[in-house]
Amino acid sequence: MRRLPPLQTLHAFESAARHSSFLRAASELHVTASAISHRIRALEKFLGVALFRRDGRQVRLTSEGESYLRAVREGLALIAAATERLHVPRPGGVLTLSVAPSFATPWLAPRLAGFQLQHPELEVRQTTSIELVDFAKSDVDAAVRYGGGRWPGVCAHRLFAEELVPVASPQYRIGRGRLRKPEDLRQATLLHVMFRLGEWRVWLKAAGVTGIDDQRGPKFHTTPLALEAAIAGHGVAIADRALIADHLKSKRLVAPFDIALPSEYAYYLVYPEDRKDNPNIVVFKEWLLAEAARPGEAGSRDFGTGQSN
DNA sequence: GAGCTATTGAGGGGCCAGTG
DNA sequence: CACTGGCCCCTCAATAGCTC
Repeated sequence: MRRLPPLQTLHAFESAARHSSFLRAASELHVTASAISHRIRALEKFLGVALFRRDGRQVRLTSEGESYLRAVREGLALIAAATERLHVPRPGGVLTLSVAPSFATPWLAPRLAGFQLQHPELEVRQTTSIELVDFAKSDVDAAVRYGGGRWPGVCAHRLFAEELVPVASPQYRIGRGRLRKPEDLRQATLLHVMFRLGEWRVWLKAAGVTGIDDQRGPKFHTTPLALEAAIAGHGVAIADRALIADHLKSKRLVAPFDIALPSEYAYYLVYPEDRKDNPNIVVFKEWLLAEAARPGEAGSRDFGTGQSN
């Protein structure tokens, strides 16, 4: 069995030698100078050698101390390097997300349970907001945002681009008939989302439909509210095909026309550049990009380049 | 003499192995 | 499982020695 002194006596010795002061070593190691003195004494007793020469209120290394310091530093550096190699940051704790309502309710919420099953050690807290989050002033770790993908100071990963399609309840009727062609929208109630009021105008223009007041109809604060109104049969909403895939699959909504309007904007996962190695963000990013790229998801049709800015 | 720093001894809290 | 005693290491307070 090798004779090894207690590790903390070596730590105290290295610090006191580096500072040539017990007091500064104590401050560095968050103990009192008395504790440092005790540790050094214990080490000297253990070794049977004086490591410091006490000159009044100054301490200086003896020649034995100098030589021992070199070996101790080498040893501590080896331990530190080995520890660093073994220390793999692991996810855990809380991950706070800020998500656009149009993304949160129809797309993210049904899938998030799968992520929690994979990572029970991580508690995901989700808030919805249509405002751009200020990472510096909030406790939000990451966000899903809709836009052009160029925001300063953040990493942005494109999830999928939008394809806008009109949707309605399968039971929705105009007069006595069903929606069959875009021109039928002249008799339909158009449902709008407040902060995306231009979408109907752009879609109608792309579909070549004229003579419709594209501003008429009820306005809703968020996309999920407009979709709920559509499901309830109150009119025709316009939404991203990927985000309503579950509604289309379950036939709560139908897309009566085969015209999808590609958008220059897309949904992005964004987070501050200085948090790109945060293990919580890393695992969530990997999961989210994989979900967006799954066959049948929007990502399979137009999965982004994963670019970051 | 004041201020700073190291030393010393007392006392206390936490940990752990041994014991009933 | 709870208790006990020993050990370790810390802080605190007093003291000593040095410098300005």
